[in-house]
Amino acid sequence: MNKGEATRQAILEQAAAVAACQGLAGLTIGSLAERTGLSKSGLFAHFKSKEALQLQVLAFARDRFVDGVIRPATRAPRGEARVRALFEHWIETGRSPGPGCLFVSASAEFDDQPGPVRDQLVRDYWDCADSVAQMFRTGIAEGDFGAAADAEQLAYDLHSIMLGFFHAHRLLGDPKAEDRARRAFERILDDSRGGGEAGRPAHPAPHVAAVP
Amino acid sequence: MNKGEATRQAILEQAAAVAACQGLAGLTIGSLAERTGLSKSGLFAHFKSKEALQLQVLAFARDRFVDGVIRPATRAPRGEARVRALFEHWIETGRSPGPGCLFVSASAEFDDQPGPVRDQLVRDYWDCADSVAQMFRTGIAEGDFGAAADAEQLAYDLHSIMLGFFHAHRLLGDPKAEDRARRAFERILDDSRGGGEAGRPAHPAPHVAAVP
DNA sequence: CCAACAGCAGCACGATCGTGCTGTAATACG
DNA sequence: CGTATTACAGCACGATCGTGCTGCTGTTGG
Repeated sequence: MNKGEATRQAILEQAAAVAACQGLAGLTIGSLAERTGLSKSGLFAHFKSKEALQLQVLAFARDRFVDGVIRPATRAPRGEARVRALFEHWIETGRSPGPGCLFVSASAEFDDQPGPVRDQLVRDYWDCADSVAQMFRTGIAEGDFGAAADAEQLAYDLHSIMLGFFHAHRLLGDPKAEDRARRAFERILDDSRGGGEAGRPAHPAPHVAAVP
Repeated sequence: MNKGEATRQAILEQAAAVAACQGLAGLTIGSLAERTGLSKSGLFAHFKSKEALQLQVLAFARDRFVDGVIRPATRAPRGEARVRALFEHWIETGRSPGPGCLFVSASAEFDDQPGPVRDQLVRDYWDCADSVAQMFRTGIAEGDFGAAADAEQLAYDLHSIMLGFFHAHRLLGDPKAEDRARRAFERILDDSRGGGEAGRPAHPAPHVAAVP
Protein backbone atom coordinates (compact mmCIF):
# COMPACT_ATOMS: atom_id res chain seq x y z
CA MET A 1 0.00 0.00 0.00
CA ASN A 2 1.92 2.99 -1.24
CA LYS A 3 0.25 5.43 -3.56
CA GLY A 4 -3.09 5.54 -1.84
CA GLU A 5 -1.62 5.93 1.59
CA ALA A 6 0.65 8.72 0.37
CA THR A 7 -2.18 10.80 -1.01
CA ARG A 8 -4.30 10.03 2.02
CA GLN A 9 -1.56 11.49 4.18
CA ALA A 10 -1.27 14.53 1.93
CA ILE A 11 -5.01 15.03 2.13
CA LEU A 12 -4.95 14.81 5.90
CA GLU A 13 -2.19 17.39 6.03
CA GLN A 14 -4.27 19.86 4.08
CA ALA A 15 -7.38 18.88 5.98
CA ALA A 16 -5.71 19.61 9.30
CA ALA A 17 -4.70 23.04 8.06
CA VAL A 18 -8.20 23.80 6.85
CA ALA A 19 -9.86 22.45 9.98
CA ALA A 20 -7.58 24.54 12.16
CA CYS A 21 -8.98 27.64 10.47
CA GLN A 22 -12.56 26.74 9.56
CA GLY A 23 -13.27 24.18 12.24
CA LEU A 24 -13.96 20.50 11.84
CA ALA A 25 -17.54 21.10 10.69
CA GLY A 26 -16.44 23.81 8.29
CA LEU A 27 -14.09 21.33 6.68
CA THR A 28 -16.06 20.50 3.55
CA ILE A 29 -15.31 17.82 1.01
CA GLY A 30 -15.57 20.22 -1.90
CA SER A 31 -13.15 22.81 -0.61
CA LEU A 32 -10.73 20.14 0.49
CA ALA A 33 -10.87 18.54 -2.96
CA GLU A 34 -10.17 21.86 -4.61
CA ARG A 35 -7.29 22.51 -2.23
CA THR A 36 -5.66 19.17 -2.94
CA GLY A 37 -6.34 19.18 -6.68
CA LEU A 38 -8.41 16.01 -6.50
CA SER A 39 -12.01 15.50 -7.47
CA LYS A 40 -14.67 15.36 -4.82
CA SER A 41 -15.45 11.70 -5.41
CA GLY A 42 -11.81 10.74 -5.72
CA LEU A 43 -11.08 12.32 -2.39
CA PHE A 44 -14.19 10.90 -0.82
CA ALA A 45 -13.19 7.38 -1.81
CA HIS A 46 -10.39 7.52 0.75
CA PHE A 47 -12.76 8.16 3.62
CA LYS A 48 -16.06 6.36 3.69
CA SER A 49 -17.86 9.28 5.31
CA LYS A 50 -17.31 12.79 6.51
CA GLU A 51 -17.30 11.65 10.11
CA ALA A 52 -14.54 9.18 9.33
CA LEU A 53 -12.61 12.00 7.73
CA GLN A 54 -13.03 14.13 10.83
CA LEU A 55 -11.86 11.30 13.05
CA GLN A 56 -8.81 10.69 10.89
CA VAL A 57 -7.98 14.39 10.86
CA LEU A 58 -8.19 14.30 14.63
CA ALA A 59 -5.88 11.31 14.77
CA PHE A 60 -3.49 13.06 12.43
CA ALA A 61 -3.46 16.18 14.57
CA ARG A 62 -2.97 14.11 17.69
CA ASP A 63 0.06 12.40 16.20
CA ARG A 64 1.44 15.78 15.24
CA PHE A 65 0.90 17.04 18.75
CA VAL A 66 2.58 14.03 20.30
CA ASP A 67 5.52 14.34 17.91
CA GLY A 68 5.87 18.07 18.33
CA VAL A 69 5.11 18.60 22.00
CA ILE A 70 4.86 15.47 24.12
CA ARG A 71 7.77 13.48 22.75
CA PRO A 72 10.31 16.32 22.69
CA ALA A 73 9.43 16.97 26.31
CA THR A 74 10.00 13.39 27.34
CA ARG A 75 13.48 13.64 25.85
CA ALA A 76 14.31 16.40 28.33
CA PRO A 77 15.63 15.50 31.78
CA ARG A 78 12.87 14.35 34.08
CA GLY A 79 11.36 16.75 36.59
CA GLU A 80 11.02 20.48 36.21
CA ALA A 81 13.14 20.64 33.06
CA ARG A 82 10.75 18.26 31.33
CA VAL A 83 7.72 20.29 32.29
CA ARG A 84 9.43 23.43 31.04
CA ALA A 85 10.29 21.76 27.75
CA LEU A 86 6.67 20.72 27.41
CA PHE A 87 5.53 24.27 27.92
CA GLU A 88 8.00 25.70 25.42
CA HIS A 89 7.08 23.26 22.68
CA TRP A 90 3.40 23.77 23.37
CA ILE A 91 3.77 27.53 23.04
CA GLU A 92 5.75 26.97 19.88
CA THR A 93 2.90 25.12 18.19
CA GLY A 94 0.60 28.04 18.91
CA ARG A 95 2.86 30.68 17.44
CA SER A 96 2.43 29.48 13.88
CA PRO A 97 -0.87 28.12 12.66
CA GLY A 98 -0.71 24.41 13.29
CA PRO A 99 -2.79 21.53 14.45
CA GLY A 100 -2.46 22.54 18.06
CA CYS A 101 -5.33 24.93 17.88
CA LEU A 102 -7.37 22.32 16.07
CA PHE A 103 -8.13 20.69 19.38
CA VAL A 104 -9.06 24.02 20.87
CA SER A 105 -11.55 24.85 18.14
CA ALA A 106 -12.84 21.31 17.84
CA SER A 107 -13.39 21.07 21.58
CA ALA A 108 -15.41 24.25 21.57
CA GLU A 109 -17.29 23.10 18.51
CA PHE A 110 -18.28 19.65 19.70
CA ASP A 111 -18.76 20.26 23.40
CA ASP A 112 -22.51 20.05 22.92
CA GLN A 113 -22.75 17.62 20.02
CA PRO A 114 -22.65 13.99 21.11
CA GLY A 115 -21.11 11.48 18.77
CA PRO A 116 -17.86 9.70 17.95
CA VAL A 117 -15.96 12.91 17.30
CA ARG A 118 -16.76 14.31 20.69
CA ASP A 119 -15.94 11.00 22.35
CA GLN A 120 -12.59 10.94 20.61
CA LEU A 121 -11.86 14.49 21.72
CA VAL A 122 -12.57 13.50 25.30
CA ARG A 123 -10.30 10.48 25.05
CA ASP A 124 -7.52 12.50 23.49
CA TYR A 125 -7.74 15.14 26.19
CA TRP A 126 -7.50 12.60 28.97
CA ASP A 127 -4.57 10.90 27.30
CA CYS A 128 -2.82 14.21 27.03
CA ALA A 129 -3.74 15.25 30.56
CA ASP A 130 -2.48 11.94 31.90
CA SER A 131 0.85 12.38 30.18
CA VAL A 132 1.20 15.90 31.48
CA ALA A 133 0.16 14.93 34.98
CA GLN A 134 2.73 12.17 34.92
CA MET A 135 5.45 14.69 34.15
CA PHE A 136 4.38 16.79 37.12
CA ARG A 137 4.18 13.69 39.28
CA THR A 138 7.74 12.84 38.41
CA GLY A 139 8.74 16.38 39.22
CA ILE A 140 7.09 16.08 42.61
CA ALA A 141 8.88 12.80 43.29
CA GLU A 142 12.18 14.34 42.28
CA GLY A 143 11.65 17.19 44.71
CA ASP A 144 11.43 19.89 42.04
CA PHE A 145 7.93 20.70 43.18
CA GLY A 146 6.38 20.58 46.62
CA ALA A 147 5.40 17.20 47.98
CA ALA A 148 1.86 18.47 48.60
CA ALA A 149 1.37 19.61 45.02
CA ASP A 150 -1.48 18.08 43.03
CA ALA A 151 -0.17 16.81 39.71
CA GLU A 152 -3.58 16.60 38.09
CA GLN A 153 -4.54 20.06 39.17
CA LEU A 154 -1.28 21.29 37.70
CA ALA A 155 -2.05 19.55 34.41
CA TYR A 156 -5.47 21.15 34.44
CA ASP A 157 -3.96 24.55 35.17
CA LEU A 158 -1.42 24.23 32.41
CA HIS A 159 -4.15 23.35 29.95
CA SER A 160 -6.12 26.42 31.01
CA ILE A 161 -3.06 28.55 30.49
CA MET A 162 -2.67 27.20 26.99
CA LEU A 163 -6.33 27.81 26.21
CA GLY A 164 -5.91 31.39 27.32
CA PHE A 165 -2.74 31.77 25.31
CA PHE A 166 -4.30 30.44 22.12
CA HIS A 167 -7.24 32.76 22.59
CA ALA A 168 -5.12 35.83 23.21
CA HIS A 169 -2.62 35.02 20.51
CA ARG A 170 -4.83 33.81 17.69
CA LEU A 171 -8.04 35.75 18.16
CA LEU A 172 -6.76 38.95 19.70
CA GLY A 173 -3.30 38.98 18.20
CA ASP A 174 -2.16 40.30 21.55
CA PRO A 175 1.64 40.72 21.51
CA LYS A 176 1.68 40.30 25.27
CA ALA A 177 -0.02 36.92 25.08
CA GLU A 178 3.13 34.87 25.31
CA ASP A 179 4.50 36.90 28.19
CA ARG A 180 1.22 36.59 30.04
CA ALA A 181 1.12 32.83 29.54
CA ARG A 182 4.69 32.55 30.66
CA ARG A 183 4.05 34.45 33.84
CA ALA A 184 1.00 32.34 34.62
CA PHE A 185 3.12 29.24 34.06
CA GLU A 186 5.85 30.44 36.38
CA ARG A 187 3.23 31.18 38.99
CA ILE A 188 1.76 27.71 39.09
CA LEU A 189 5.26 26.28 39.32
CA ASP A 190 6.20 28.64 42.13
CA ASP A 191 2.97 27.95 43.92
CA SER A 192 3.46 24.20 43.69
CA ARG A 193 6.64 24.57 45.71
CA GLY A 194 5.83 26.82 48.62
CA GLY A 195 2.12 27.34 48.51
CA GLY A 196 0.79 24.41 50.54
CA GLU A 197 -0.59 26.72 53.22
CA ALA A 198 -2.91 24.17 54.82
CA GLY A 199 -2.50 20.47 54.33
CA ARG A 200 -5.29 19.46 51.99
CA PRO A 201 -4.98 15.75 51.43
CA ALA A 202 -4.23 16.56 47.78
CA HIS A 203 -6.68 13.90 46.61
CA PRO A 204 -4.66 11.71 44.31
CA ALA A 205 -7.60 9.70 42.97
CA PRO A 206 -7.17 8.96 39.26
CA HIS A 207 -9.79 10.31 36.93
CA VAL A 208 -12.78 8.28 35.86
CA ALA A 209 -13.37 7.84 32.15
CA ALA A 210 -16.26 10.11 31.31
CA VAL A 211 -17.81 8.28 28.35
CA PRO A 212 -18.22 4.50 28.16
CA MET B 1 -42.45 49.18 16.93
CA ASN B 2 -43.81 46.36 18.97
CA LYS B 3 -44.67 43.15 17.23
CA GLY B 4 -41.66 42.96 15.00
CA GLU B 5 -39.24 43.77 17.78
CA ALA B 6 -40.85 41.18 20.05
CA THR B 7 -40.45 38.34 17.57
CA ARG B 8 -36.97 39.55 16.72
CA GLN B 9 -36.06 39.23 20.37
CA ALA B 10 -37.65 35.79 20.58
CA ILE B 11 -35.71 34.71 17.52
CA LEU B 12 -32.47 35.96 19.03
CA GLU B 13 -33.16 34.04 22.20
CA GLN B 14 -33.53 30.79 20.29
CA ALA B 15 -30.62 31.70 18.06
CA ALA B 16 -28.34 32.21 21.03
CA ALA B 17 -29.29 28.80 22.37
CA VAL B 18 -28.64 27.14 19.02
CA ALA B 19 -25.39 28.99 18.44
CA ALA B 20 -24.16 28.00 21.88
CA CYS B 21 -24.47 24.35 20.84
CA GLN B 22 -23.81 24.35 17.10
CA GLY B 23 -21.58 27.37 16.84
CA LEU B 24 -22.24 30.62 15.04
CA ALA B 25 -21.55 29.12 11.64
CA GLY B 26 -23.67 26.08 12.39
CA LEU B 27 -26.56 28.38 13.13
CA THR B 28 -28.56 27.97 9.91
CA ILE B 29 -31.57 29.95 8.82
CA GLY B 30 -33.62 26.85 8.13
CA SER B 31 -33.13 25.16 11.48
CA LEU B 32 -33.72 28.41 13.31
CA ALA B 33 -36.94 28.97 11.36
CA GLU B 34 -38.15 25.50 12.24
CA ARG B 35 -37.27 26.06 15.89
CA THR B 36 -39.18 29.32 16.10
CA GLY B 37 -42.13 28.16 14.02
CA LEU B 38 -41.57 30.82 11.40
CA SER B 39 -40.90 30.39 7.73
CA LYS B 40 -37.41 30.78 6.38
CA SER B 41 -38.18 33.95 4.46
CA GLY B 42 -40.27 35.40 7.25
CA LEU B 43 -37.41 34.98 9.65
CA PHE B 44 -34.87 36.18 7.16
CA ALA B 45 -36.78 39.43 6.67
CA HIS B 46 -35.78 40.48 10.19
CA PHE B 47 -32.09 40.24 9.43
CA LYS B 48 -30.83 41.41 6.08
CA SER B 49 -28.12 38.76 5.95
CA LYS B 50 -26.71 35.88 7.89
CA GLU B 51 -23.77 37.94 9.00
CA ALA B 52 -26.11 40.55 10.43
CA LEU B 53 -27.91 37.77 12.27
CA GLN B 54 -24.62 36.54 13.71
CA LEU B 55 -23.71 40.02 14.85
CA GLN B 56 -27.07 40.53 16.49
CA VAL B 57 -26.83 37.17 18.23
CA LEU B 58 -23.46 38.25 19.51
CA ALA B 59 -24.88 41.52 20.77
CA PHE B 60 -27.72 39.63 22.43
CA ALA B 61 -25.32 37.27 24.15
CA ARG B 62 -23.15 40.15 25.27
CA ASP B 63 -26.11 41.89 26.87
CA ARG B 64 -27.00 38.66 28.61
CA PHE B 65 -23.46 38.32 29.87
CA VAL B 66 -23.37 41.87 31.16
CA ASP B 67 -26.73 41.44 32.87
CA GLY B 68 -25.88 38.06 34.35
CA VAL B 69 -22.23 38.43 35.28
CA ILE B 70 -20.79 41.92 35.06
CA ARG B 71 -23.64 43.95 36.54
CA PRO B 72 -24.36 41.66 39.50
CA ALA B 73 -20.67 41.86 40.34
CA THR B 74 -20.63 45.64 40.29
CA ARG B 75 -23.45 45.59 42.81
CA ALA B 76 -21.18 43.78 45.28
CA PRO B 77 -18.90 45.78 47.56
CA ARG B 78 -15.84 47.03 45.74
CA GLY B 79 -12.56 45.20 46.09
CA GLU B 80 -12.10 41.50 46.62
CA ALA B 81 -15.80 40.87 47.27
CA ARG B 82 -16.65 42.24 43.85
CA VAL B 83 -14.08 40.05 42.14
CA ARG B 84 -15.41 37.04 43.98
CA ALA B 85 -18.97 37.88 42.98
CA LEU B 86 -17.82 38.15 39.39
CA PHE B 87 -16.26 34.73 39.56
CA GLU B 88 -19.32 33.12 41.12
CA HIS B 89 -21.72 34.53 38.56
CA TRP B 90 -19.39 33.61 35.75
CA ILE B 91 -19.18 30.05 36.96
CA GLU B 92 -22.95 30.03 37.29
CA THR B 93 -23.45 30.84 33.61
CA GLY B 94 -21.30 27.87 32.68
CA ARG B 95 -23.15 25.37 34.81
CA SER B 96 -26.29 25.47 32.69
CA PRO B 97 -26.10 25.85 28.93
CA GLY B 98 -26.28 29.56 28.33
CA PRO B 99 -24.78 32.24 26.16
CA GLY B 100 -21.60 32.33 28.16
CA CYS B 101 -20.07 29.54 26.22
CA LEU B 102 -21.21 31.19 23.01
CA PHE B 103 -18.23 33.50 23.21
CA VAL B 104 -15.94 30.59 23.90
CA SER B 105 -17.07 28.63 20.86
CA ALA B 106 -17.37 31.68 18.64
CA SER B 107 -13.88 32.84 19.58
CA ALA B 108 -12.43 29.47 18.68
CA GLU B 109 -14.46 29.41 15.49
CA PHE B 110 -13.58 32.83 14.15
CA ASP B 111 -10.02 33.17 15.37
CA ASP B 112 -8.78 32.61 11.83
CA GLN B 113 -11.63 34.09 9.81
CA PRO B 114 -11.33 37.83 9.35
CA GLY B 115 -14.50 39.85 9.08
CA PRO B 116 -16.98 41.85 11.10
CA VAL B 117 -17.86 38.95 13.38
CA ARG B 118 -14.29 38.43 14.42
CA ASP B 119 -13.77 42.16 14.89
CA GLN B 120 -16.82 42.31 17.13
CA LEU B 121 -15.57 39.37 19.16
CA VAL B 122 -12.27 41.15 19.71
CA ARG B 123 -14.02 44.35 20.78
CA ASP B 124 -16.29 42.46 23.16
CA TYR B 125 -13.38 40.66 24.74
CA TRP B 126 -11.47 43.86 25.36
CA ASP B 127 -14.54 45.52 26.81
CA CYS B 128 -15.00 42.60 29.14
CA ALA B 129 -11.32 42.42 30.02
CA ASP B 130 -11.27 46.15 30.75
CA SER B 131 -14.20 45.82 33.12
CA VAL B 132 -12.61 42.90 34.89
CA ALA B 133 -9.23 44.60 35.10
CA GLN B 134 -10.92 47.64 36.60
CA MET B 135 -12.38 45.48 39.35
CA PHE B 136 -8.95 44.12 40.15
CA ARG B 137 -7.49 47.60 39.99
CA THR B 138 -10.00 48.80 42.56
CA GLY B 139 -9.14 45.82 44.72
CA ILE B 140 -5.48 46.75 44.53
CA ALA B 141 -6.24 50.34 45.47
CA GLU B 142 -8.34 49.15 48.40
CA GLY B 143 -5.50 47.03 49.66
CA ASP B 144 -7.28 43.72 49.14
CA PHE B 145 -4.56 42.66 46.73
CA GLY B 146 -0.88 43.47 46.73
CA ALA B 147 0.18 46.85 45.48
CA ALA B 148 2.54 45.22 43.00
CA ALA B 149 -0.19 43.08 41.43
CA ASP B 150 -0.90 43.50 37.73
CA ALA B 151 -4.63 44.03 37.21
CA GLU B 152 -4.57 43.21 33.52
CA GLN B 153 -2.56 40.07 34.05
CA LEU B 154 -5.12 39.06 36.66
CA ALA B 155 -7.96 39.68 34.20
CA TYR B 156 -6.11 37.59 31.65
CA ASP B 157 -5.56 34.82 34.19
CA LEU B 158 -9.20 34.82 35.24
CA HIS B 159 -10.27 34.51 31.63
CA SER B 160 -7.93 31.56 31.15
CA ILE B 161 -9.40 29.91 34.21
CA MET B 162 -12.89 30.32 32.81
CA LEU B 163 -11.83 28.91 29.45
CA GLY B 164 -10.42 25.89 31.23
CA PHE B 165 -13.55 25.53 33.31
CA PHE B 166 -15.87 25.65 30.31
CA HIS B 167 -13.73 23.08 28.56
CA ALA B 168 -13.64 20.71 31.50
CA HIS B 169 -17.27 21.16 32.41
CA ARG B 170 -18.95 21.17 29.02
CA LEU B 171 -16.76 18.92 26.93
CA LEU B 172 -15.43 16.53 29.53
CA GLY B 173 -18.30 16.68 31.98
CA ASP B 174 -15.65 16.53 34.66
CA PRO B 175 -17.32 16.77 38.07
CA LYS B 176 -14.11 18.18 39.49
CA ALA B 177 -14.09 21.04 37.00
CA GLU B 178 -15.65 23.58 39.31
CA ASP B 179 -13.41 22.67 42.20
CA ARG B 180 -10.36 22.92 39.96
CA ALA B 181 -11.39 26.32 38.65
CA ARG B 182 -12.08 27.51 42.17
CA ARG B 183 -8.66 26.43 43.36
CA ALA B 184 -6.98 28.13 40.43
CA PHE B 185 -8.93 31.29 41.22
CA GLU B 186 -7.91 31.25 44.88
CA ARG B 187 -4.34 30.79 43.80
CA ILE B 188 -4.18 33.86 41.61
CA LEU B 189 -5.78 35.91 44.40
CA ASP B 190 -3.36 34.57 46.97
CA ASP B 191 -0.45 35.16 44.66
CA SER B 192 -1.52 38.72 43.97
CA ARG B 193 -1.11 39.46 47.65
CA GLY B 194 2.18 37.99 48.73
CA GLY B 195 3.83 36.86 45.57
CA GLY B 196 5.62 39.99 44.37
CA GLU B 197 9.01 38.38 44.79
CA ALA B 198 10.90 40.99 42.79
CA GLY B 199 9.57 44.40 42.10
CA ARG B 200 8.56 44.37 38.49
CA PRO B 201 7.20 47.80 37.65
CA ALA B 202 3.83 46.17 37.05
CA HIS B 203 3.44 47.93 33.71
CA PRO B 204 0.11 49.68 34.00
CA ALA B 205 -0.08 50.73 30.36
CA PRO B 206 -3.60 50.30 29.01
CA HIS B 207 -4.05 48.00 26.08
CA VAL B 208 -4.03 49.19 22.52
CA ALA B 209 -7.07 48.41 20.41
CA ALA B 210 -6.05 45.62 18.12
CA VAL B 211 -8.27 46.31 15.14
CA PRO B 212 -9.00 49.75 13.78
C1' DC C 1 5.09 -8.85 -19.43
C1' DC C 2 0.55 -9.38 -18.33
C1' DA C 3 -3.34 -9.76 -15.42
C1' DA C 4 -5.53 -8.05 -11.29
C1' DC C 5 -6.36 -4.30 -8.83
C1' DA C 6 -6.27 0.21 -6.69
C1' DG C 7 -6.70 5.19 -7.53
C1' DC C 8 -9.20 8.50 -9.30
C1' DA C 9 -12.40 11.51 -12.55
C1' DG C 10 -17.13 12.31 -14.39
C1' DC C 11 -21.52 12.60 -13.54
C1' DA C 12 -25.70 12.42 -11.00
C1' DC C 13 -28.81 12.40 -6.90
C1' DG C 14 -31.59 14.56 -3.18
C1' DA C 15 -31.11 17.76 0.55
C1' DT C 16 -30.11 22.04 2.37
C1' DC C 17 -27.78 26.31 2.20
C1' DG C 18 -28.51 31.79 1.88
C1' DT C 19 -31.22 35.01 -0.50
C1' DG C 20 -34.74 37.21 -3.20
C1' DC C 21 -39.79 38.49 -4.98
C1' DT C 22 -44.78 38.53 -4.47
C1' DG C 23 -48.93 38.42 -2.28
C1' DT C 24 -51.83 38.49 1.83
C1' DA C 25 -53.17 39.01 6.60
C1' DA C 26 -52.41 41.45 10.74
C1' DT C 27 -51.17 45.49 13.01
C1' DA C 28 -50.50 50.54 13.96
C1' DC C 29 -51.99 55.17 13.39
C1' DG C 30 -54.92 59.11 12.63
C1' DC D 1 -63.26 52.97 11.78
C1' DG D 2 -60.49 53.28 7.60
C1' DT D 3 -56.14 53.30 5.81
C1' DA D 4 -51.17 52.77 5.47
C1' DT D 5 -47.69 50.09 6.88
C1' DT D 6 -45.74 46.24 8.59
C1' DA D 7 -45.10 41.09 9.43
C1' DC D 8 -45.06 37.00 7.51
C1' DA D 9 -45.91 32.71 4.24
C1' DG D 10 -45.23 30.66 -0.34
C1' DC D 11 -42.47 29.79 -3.79
C1' DA D 12 -38.40 29.86 -6.48
C1' DC D 13 -33.41 30.43 -7.63
C1' DG D 14 -28.54 28.99 -8.01
C1' DA D 15 -24.95 27.12 -5.22
C1' DT D 16 -23.03 23.74 -2.42
C1' DC D 17 -23.46 20.08 0.71
C1' DG D 18 -22.46 14.69 1.47
C1' DT D 19 -22.75 10.51 -0.97
C1' DG D 20 -23.12 7.01 -4.50
C1' DC D 21 -22.09 4.50 -9.17
C1' DT D 22 -19.57 3.80 -13.50
C1' DG D 23 -15.63 3.56 -16.08
C1' DC D 24 -10.91 4.80 -17.37
C1' DT D 25 -5.94 4.71 -16.16
C1' DG D 26 -1.93 3.97 -13.86
C1' DT D 27 0.41 0.98 -10.46
C1' DT D 28 1.83 -3.51 -8.76
C1' DG D 29 2.62 -8.59 -7.85
C1' DG D 30 3.47 -12.98 -9.97
